Amino acid sequence: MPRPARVSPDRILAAAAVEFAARGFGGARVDRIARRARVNKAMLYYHFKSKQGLYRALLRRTFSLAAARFQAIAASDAPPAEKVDRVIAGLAALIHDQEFFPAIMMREVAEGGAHLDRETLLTLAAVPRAVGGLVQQGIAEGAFRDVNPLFAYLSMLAPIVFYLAAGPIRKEFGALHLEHLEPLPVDDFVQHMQETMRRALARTS
Amino acid sequence: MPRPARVSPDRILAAAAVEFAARGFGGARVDRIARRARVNKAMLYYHFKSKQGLYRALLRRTFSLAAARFQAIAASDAPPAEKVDRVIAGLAALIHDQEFFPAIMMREVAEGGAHLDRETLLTLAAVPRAVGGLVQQGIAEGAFRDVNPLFAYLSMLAPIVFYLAAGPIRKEFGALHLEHLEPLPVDDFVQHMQETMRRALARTS
DNA sequence: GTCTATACTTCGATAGAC
DNA sequence: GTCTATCGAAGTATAGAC
Repeated sequence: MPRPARVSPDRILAAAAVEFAARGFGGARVDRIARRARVNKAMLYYHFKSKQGLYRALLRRTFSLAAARFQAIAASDAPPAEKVDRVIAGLAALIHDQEFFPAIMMREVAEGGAHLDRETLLTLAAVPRAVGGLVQQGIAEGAFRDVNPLFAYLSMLAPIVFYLAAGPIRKEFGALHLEHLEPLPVDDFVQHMQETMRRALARTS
Repeated sequence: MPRPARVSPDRILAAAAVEFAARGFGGARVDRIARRARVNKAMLYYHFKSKQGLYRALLRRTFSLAAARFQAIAASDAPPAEKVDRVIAGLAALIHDQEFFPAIMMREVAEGGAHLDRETLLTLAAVPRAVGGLVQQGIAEGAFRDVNPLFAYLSMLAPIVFYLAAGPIRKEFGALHLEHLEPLPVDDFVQHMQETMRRALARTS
């Protein structure tokens, strides 16, 4: 039983992540994805059956991995405030396994779910659900003040996603000497957002 | 002197905003823009000289209008905390004149400044500069605690942009009965973010 | 499962008359 | 400034041999 060796689909998905993140659905080129994955185009169409099929498969994998992380945090028995800390740090850490998650998420929000089917939409929705649920529970336990859980979700995740996705354009700005662009380390921003959310959710006004 | 009547370029830009916001640079079709603007393609290429030229012109107009708003707020003599309130409300209000600002901004961040020249990049950079400067001043005056101004910029703008750009996909979720998707009014979210930033920037920990 | 070759379509851009 | 017609390039997808 040497190995089933399904290396192709994974390599294709990895290449697709790079391409779709950088250029969006409409700007992505199937040829480029195939070349980067070192398979020929026919192989790509054999595994996924269209550009759209590949896109959906990529989004399902990307968002289900992210949702799994948040669900695990939500299911843990840490106190609510610590769960929020972990969600913020976990999102930033996601970039290690899923380098292109932020850009893909930004694009898909702007895309408005075009190109997606019901199943894929359901996968995407698992992310706000996990985080919103966690906040809701914190409110029910009296650990947080009474805020809309979806609002809290947006205020903690959007800045991190934005920050991570903005890496390339920040580099462009830097090349133009536009910002006093100190390295702006990720960890500092994570801490900033953790402190921000701690304050935002604190019961004692 | 009846009128200079430069109706075409404006109509083209308006149509381009719809198309680029919905599909991104690579997914946008020049024919669709021309049709929507009710001009023929040759006219479009006469005014702007390529798809890229049109895209740049659109971004310059879009971001310079946004930056102007924030610069006006920064230059006013309101106390720093109120300026932050106004920036948040102003961003949400932007959508009235610039319906597609959020989606375009999200896409361009993900795009990493590809397709842009130096001048256009400079225009985009005016937005973080205006807001960052306003926060910096608040810190200098002792009204805010000592935070990185760029971090503060991200934490106040990203959630609003995300929220506004997510309108279409939220609608998709709603169609699947995924969220207990109450209307989620914009004004409530604006107030939420104002309160969040008030807490995030308060000196007295 | 993997490859080469190619069919078919659409796109960005322009020529040239008015 | 405005239009019609069209070119050449590039794109997605597939047929069919191995």
